[in-house]
Amino acid sequence: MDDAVLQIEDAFGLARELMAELQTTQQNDPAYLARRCQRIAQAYLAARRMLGHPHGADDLSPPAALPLHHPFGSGGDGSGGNHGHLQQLELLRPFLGGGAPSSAPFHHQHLGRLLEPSPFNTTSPDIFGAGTSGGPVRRQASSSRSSPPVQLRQHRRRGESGERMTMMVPVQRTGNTDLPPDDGYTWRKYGQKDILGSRYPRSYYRCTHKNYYGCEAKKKVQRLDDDPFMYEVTYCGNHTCLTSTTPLLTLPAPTTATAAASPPASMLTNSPTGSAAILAGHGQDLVMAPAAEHPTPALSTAIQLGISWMPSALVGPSAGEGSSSAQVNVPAASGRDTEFPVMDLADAMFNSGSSGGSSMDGIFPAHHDQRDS
DNA sequence: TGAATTTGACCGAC
DNA sequence: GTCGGTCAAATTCA
Repeated sequence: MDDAVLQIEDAFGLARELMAELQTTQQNDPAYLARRCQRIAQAYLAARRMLGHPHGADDLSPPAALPLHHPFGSGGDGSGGNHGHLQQLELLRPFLGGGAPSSAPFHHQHLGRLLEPSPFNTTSPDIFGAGTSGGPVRRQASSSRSSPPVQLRQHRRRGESGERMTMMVPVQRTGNTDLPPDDGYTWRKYGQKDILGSRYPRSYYRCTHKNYYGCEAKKKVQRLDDDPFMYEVTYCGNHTCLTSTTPLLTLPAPTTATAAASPPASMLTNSPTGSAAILAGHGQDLVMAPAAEHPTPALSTAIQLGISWMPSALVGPSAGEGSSSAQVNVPAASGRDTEFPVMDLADAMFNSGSSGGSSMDGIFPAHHDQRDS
C-alpha cells in the first residue's frame, strides 16, 4: 500500500509540475503536452494496478481522467446523464457499504477519492458512447444530396469559444476501443473532421439538452496519434442543462428578489435534488451555497463529481496560485460536504426518491425531458 | 416517428 | 488558400 501511495504522490508531482510549467512557460505544444499527460496517466495507472482495484471497479474501467487544465471550475465535467449517474452510483456503492466514513484511515479516504468515479470512469462495456444513444451507425453510400440553400449561419470564431478544459482520457483496451469515453453526460455528435497531422479524426459533440435546456456545453474528442488508447477530450462551455430544473422554453420570469439576484445560468450548477450551488465568478474560488428552500443536502453533481476525483493538489488553492485559470475550491458548507462529497452525492442519488426511473427523474422531477413525450 | 449518427458542404479565422 | 468548427440532409435505429 505504501508503494501505491508513493506512486500516487509521484503522479501528483508530475501533474503539479505540468501545471506549474503551463503557468510559467505558457507551453502550448500539443505533442509535448500529450507526452506529459501520458506520463501522468501511466503513473496513475501504475498506482491503480498496485491497489488492485480496491473499490470493485472492473477491469474495463479506465482510470481517472487527468485534467490538463480546468480554467472554469465546475467545468464540463461532473455527471448529468442517466447513464452517468447510474454508473457513478455503482462505483460509489463501495463507499456506502460499511461504517462511518471517518473510521477509514486517512490514506484510504485519500486513495478512495482518487480512485472514485471520475467523469470518465466507466463500468460496463456499453457505456463508452452509450451516453449518446443509438450507437454508431454506418451509413451506406449517400445518395445524391441536393445543395443546401444558402442561409445565414452563426458567427464562428476559431479558438475563441471561451471556457475550455482539456483532459486525457484512457480508452478501454478491450472490446470496441473506437467508442468515445463516456463522462456521464449525454452528448450528441454533430460533426467529425480529419485533422491535419492527426491520424485519427476529431469528433464534435454537443450536449443532448442543447435544444431543450439551451445547454451550450460541447466537447471535442480526438484520439492521440502516439497513443491510440488515449483520447484527448476538450470541453467547451458549461453544462447548463444541470442548472435549471426548468427548461428554458418554459422558464418563468423571476418574480422574487432571489430570482432577480440569481446568477446567470452558466454560473449555476445543480444538484440532483434540486439544490442549487452557486459558483463564484471566473477566476474566483468556487462557492457552493445550498439552496435554503431545499431540505435535502446541498450537492452539485458538477462540483462533487468534477472535483472529488481530482487530486486536491490540483484543485486546491496552492495549485492555482498565480494562475489565470479559475480555481476550484470547495469550501466547507459543512464539514461533511468537504470531507465526503461523494457520500453526499450518493446520498442524494440513492435517496432521491426516484422509483424505477432513471436518476434523471430525481434531477428533473417536474419536467423530465419533455421531448420524449 | 423521433432521435441519433454520418458526412459533405459551408463559413470564418488565420 | 488552408484549416477547424458547424450545419443540415440523408440515413439508420429503436
